[in-house]
Amino acid sequence: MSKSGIKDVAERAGVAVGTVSRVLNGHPSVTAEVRARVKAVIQELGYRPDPFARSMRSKISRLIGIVIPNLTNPFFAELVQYAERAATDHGHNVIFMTSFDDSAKEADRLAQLAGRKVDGIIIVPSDGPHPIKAPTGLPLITVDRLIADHPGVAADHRGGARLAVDYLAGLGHRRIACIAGPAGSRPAEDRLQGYLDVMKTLRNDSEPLFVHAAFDFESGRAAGTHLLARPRDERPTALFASSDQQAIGCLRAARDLGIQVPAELSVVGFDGIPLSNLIAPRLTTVVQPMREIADAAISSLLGRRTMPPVGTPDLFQCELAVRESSAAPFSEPAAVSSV
Amino acid sequence: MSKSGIKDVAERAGVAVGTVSRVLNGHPSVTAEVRARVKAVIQELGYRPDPFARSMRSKISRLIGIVIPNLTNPFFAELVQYAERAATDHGHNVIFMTSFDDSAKEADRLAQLAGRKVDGIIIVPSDGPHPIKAPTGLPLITVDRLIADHPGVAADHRGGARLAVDYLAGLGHRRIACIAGPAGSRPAEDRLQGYLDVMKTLRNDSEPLFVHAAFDFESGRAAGTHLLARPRDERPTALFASSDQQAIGCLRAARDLGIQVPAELSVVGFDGIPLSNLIAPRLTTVVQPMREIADAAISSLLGRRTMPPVGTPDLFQCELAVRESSAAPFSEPAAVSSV
DNA sequence: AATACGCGATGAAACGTTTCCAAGTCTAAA
DNA sequence: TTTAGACTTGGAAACGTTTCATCGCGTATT
Repeated sequence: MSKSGIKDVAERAGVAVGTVSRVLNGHPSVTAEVRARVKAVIQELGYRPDPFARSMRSKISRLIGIVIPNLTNPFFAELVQYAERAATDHGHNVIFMTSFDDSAKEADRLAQLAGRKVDGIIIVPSDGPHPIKAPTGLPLITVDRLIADHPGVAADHRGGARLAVDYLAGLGHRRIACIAGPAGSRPAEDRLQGYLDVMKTLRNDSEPLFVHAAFDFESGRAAGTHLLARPRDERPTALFASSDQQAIGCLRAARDLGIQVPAELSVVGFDGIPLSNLIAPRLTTVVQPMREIADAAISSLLGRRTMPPVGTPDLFQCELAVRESSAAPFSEPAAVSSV
Repeated sequence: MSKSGIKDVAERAGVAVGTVSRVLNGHPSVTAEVRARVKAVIQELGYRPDPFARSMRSKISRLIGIVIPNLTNPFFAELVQYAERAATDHGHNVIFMTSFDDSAKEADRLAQLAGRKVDGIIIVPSDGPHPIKAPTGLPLITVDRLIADHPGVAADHRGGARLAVDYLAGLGHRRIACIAGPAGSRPAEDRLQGYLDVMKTLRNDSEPLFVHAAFDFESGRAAGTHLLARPRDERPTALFASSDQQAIGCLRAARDLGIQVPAELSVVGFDGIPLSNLIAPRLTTVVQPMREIADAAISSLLGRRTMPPVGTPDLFQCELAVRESSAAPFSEPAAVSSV
């Protein structure tokens, strides 16, 4: 039961090592009888091929790399979890790395992965001025934050944003503000476009009002405070945030300003992180199909799935989850509020 | 600049491959002059040793495995993030795996890691009836959920719980309830013990009241509802939850029952996940020193740190973060509350 | 009946390192 | 001056697989 090699198996089964190798790799040209015998011996000896020796010769590692900006963002955590699951289902293992949104670190991580000879890389590129990544030759797929000239899979951010703003408009809201993501971030721009798309159709009654902010909670809170700190009859009655974290920050800002949600203000987020459904009030949000996105990314990497041509990224439709943080606008407050 | 091997380096530098290898591994017996020359050539050629070939021969992989129940729990996400950071600082990469709290899957993951010949494993064992893990021979260290006969590093759960309950008692609370973690979970039991330790010192005025519940939000909510749904003068005035997620669930339960926090009820959580500081009201909680715990785990694995003997796990002190969800008990409500 | 062919299996080379052993060189001690 | 010893370096074996070029054998084709 101790460390047995392919040689031991071959000897015990009375065949050549090459033959054992072939049954190991499911090569067709081997008799059913021999295959059975070898497999029996493998079982009996508890033999496990050494992945290093195997990879050294064959140039395939059954390893895939995942690089994300950080794991603090629950959205990325979900992505990693699903991706790991999918990779495991395909018999691969995952090397996990964090770039901390620093493009120098990111480049280093990619180099390490290339050195490890992973079979593919999934990356959520760091934000900021994207220089082109340069992981030479091996399959790489971007997720969420798409980049020109690289295959990518993501949610349909623009369509998702439209879903949210259309919903708010349909509820009767006209002064709808938007907390956009950081300028220069692709998903941020797309979501902002979706917002603007809908606002354009409303242009007789209302005009767009938005500010840029990072995707995190604190930035959302600051932006929310900025947008909401004005006389009641000028204040937006609805607010579309580009991330759930921002939206939660807004909720906090509204609370601190004594603004009731959803009576005086509707808030809609984006992402659909688990947390969005846990807070009070439960957050109405655009949920991204993370599971499908992760599965698609893995399948594409592993070649089990035909990708659309480069430049035409795969988009996945989002769904709107209507919960407690949104309602029709009231000109009068819903009830007497406490101090 | 393309794929150059150690042979190319040797040839270009006019030395034997063995010498290059020695330079690579910082072996002492090589002249400064030769070392410099070889290093120059390595630089020039952009040579990177093939990790597979290297590992095959040397039996060290510079890979460490991390197995956690899931990544949805922000507490684990934080652990993974810090551990990856620490591993990277030590020149190692991380293979990430999820056990989904299923001991069969967990065993499978461990076997895979053993097969990959990782240099060490960090694991947060799945909950439930722990059969002993059996990853034969390679360094393994448990984190958070300690297990008999395995080295582990964790926060001082019991001490941390005492901190929280002492604080509540100091505030004047006497009817202090506890949402314990799942029965059988080591950290859960420890935290419950901490709670009981303090309650014992109060035994003339009050007696312990606790229920078991899973660590997640929904279980916390259910448990909270159970504990709080009773006449006001019998209802606990303070609640210590064994996780932040449970505590947040309690906050929700309190809100649904029309109970004001912190005026009518103080809530204290455990873990110190980032989220605890984002919700309204900000959660008073016992924060675990995740960074230090992760660093210690990695350092121990890599032998850079002497572990206490097995059976005497390393404990790290927690800190209490006093925030908005706790206050002294009032016999009368703080203000007129809204419906 | 003889030749060609396809299939299953063999044995050895190859992958890119590390490590062991021996050989060579230089310094210090006798 | 000779010799022992320490230190560098070279050369080759070894690590555990995959893959490639053969080879033998039975079957189909002529």
